[in-house]
Amino acid sequence: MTQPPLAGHGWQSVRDAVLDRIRSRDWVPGQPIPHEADLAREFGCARATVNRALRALAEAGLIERRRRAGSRVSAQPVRKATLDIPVIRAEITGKGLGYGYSLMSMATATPPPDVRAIMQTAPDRPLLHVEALHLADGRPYAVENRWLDTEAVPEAATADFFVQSPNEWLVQNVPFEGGDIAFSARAAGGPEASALDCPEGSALFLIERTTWRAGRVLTTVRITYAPGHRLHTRL
Amino acid sequence: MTQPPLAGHGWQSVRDAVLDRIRSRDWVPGQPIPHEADLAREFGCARATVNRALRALAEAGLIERRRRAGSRVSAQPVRKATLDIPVIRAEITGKGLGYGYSLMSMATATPPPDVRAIMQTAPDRPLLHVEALHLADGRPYAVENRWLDTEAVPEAATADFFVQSPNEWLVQNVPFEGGDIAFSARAAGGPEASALDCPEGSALFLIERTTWRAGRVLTTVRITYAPGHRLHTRL
DNA sequence: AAGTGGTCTAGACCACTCC
DNA sequence: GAGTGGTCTAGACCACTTA
Repeated sequence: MTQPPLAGHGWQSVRDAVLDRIRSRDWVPGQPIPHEADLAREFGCARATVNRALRALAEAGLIERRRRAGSRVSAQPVRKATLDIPVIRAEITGKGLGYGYSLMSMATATPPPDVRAIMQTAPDRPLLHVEALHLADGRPYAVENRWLDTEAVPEAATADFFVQSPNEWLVQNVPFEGGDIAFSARAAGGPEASALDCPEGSALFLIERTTWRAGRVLTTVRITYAPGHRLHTRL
Repeated sequence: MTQPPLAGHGWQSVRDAVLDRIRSRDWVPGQPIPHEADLAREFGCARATVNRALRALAEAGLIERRRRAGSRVSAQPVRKATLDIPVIRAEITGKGLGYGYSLMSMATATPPPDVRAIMQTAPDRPLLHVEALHLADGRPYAVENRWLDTEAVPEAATADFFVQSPNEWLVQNVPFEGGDIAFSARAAGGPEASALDCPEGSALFLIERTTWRAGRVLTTVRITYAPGHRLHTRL
């Protein structure tokens, strides 16, 4: 018994047809599925169309593809969740809240060892250190704690962090090539607690991000959110 | 001055060439870039190749594409981070650590209101509640706190959660259509604190996930990690 | 060595959207 | 209505991998 040719048109139909067979255990995890050419014949479409469909499934982590070996259903599908990392201002206004910003401190200083290791700078080289508060409807939303290599980012001389957050300024003015992102939890220390107006020791969600360009680390930032913050997405 | 035709071959070269022009501010945020046909002519390739390159950039959030309107550089690029959500066992063995599993409790019970709202079940309908501990090299790694709708997942009758975690069993046996994921932080309550062997009130990182199939919620789970856990990815 | 997915091409038609 | 991206096709060559 063969399925009806296609539910609709286009590569999405091929993707859905393949998905159905995976879900129905017609094709089982760990086992190979037919070659692109076979599927193209079966579905009555060009191989490129099948390729497009299978590529989508592979990107979603549902099948694994290897040259010469063919495609197989993932034994242990590694779900890939895509997180949108917007500028904090957009994150707040996107919720329909009023955005506020306040610079807490800005100074040139030699960073602590952990930051120095991340920034890959010489032991005594000073960096720009900025602490800023983002507010939603006037209430503390997140603290931005950033170290910036002004040698690697000479444009920074033109920025005014009193009126615009480093977060926003960097996104708009400093293209970067790559970065590192980590999510974790940490108990509120004294400074964060007072800035975010929460008890010391509160469990806070935080994002740490390091970005680079031309093999050089530009900046590293720790964004600590007020209690209760959730980062949400769909599968 | 026009750039040299192409740095290499293939759609990635086109993507990189476009990327360079965005980074160099040759094409500025908010402004349109040339049409696919123009770029194809300029790069001396087929339009499909340009399409492939631009699609990749659009998926990365660097440009926005709209029919008839053309493509433009994103004004406020929303970076998209892709997180791999592996089975916990794979997460642990992937770090080179030994995996251990222990069922803490399993019972049929009526869920609290918040869970009931998530599961979309009738007020008095009982669900299967499972609490389990995942260990890495014998040390507590994460607590899995799960509610499962055994009506929506009849296959569950065949599972033995004494030997295999619900997490792993579900991934291998229950295909789902969609889900919801949220990341946040929370202070350790009594049960988690003792299970994870950490002080009560510790800041813990947690992942909440709800999955469904055919418009029906299958399961919701809260995975609470031991202190210090970081979820990491690259941009 | 051979088979598989990865990609390119040239042309075509279509869907959507903005004017 | 017209212009743009979205997609399909049929054929081809290539890169990689594994048998």
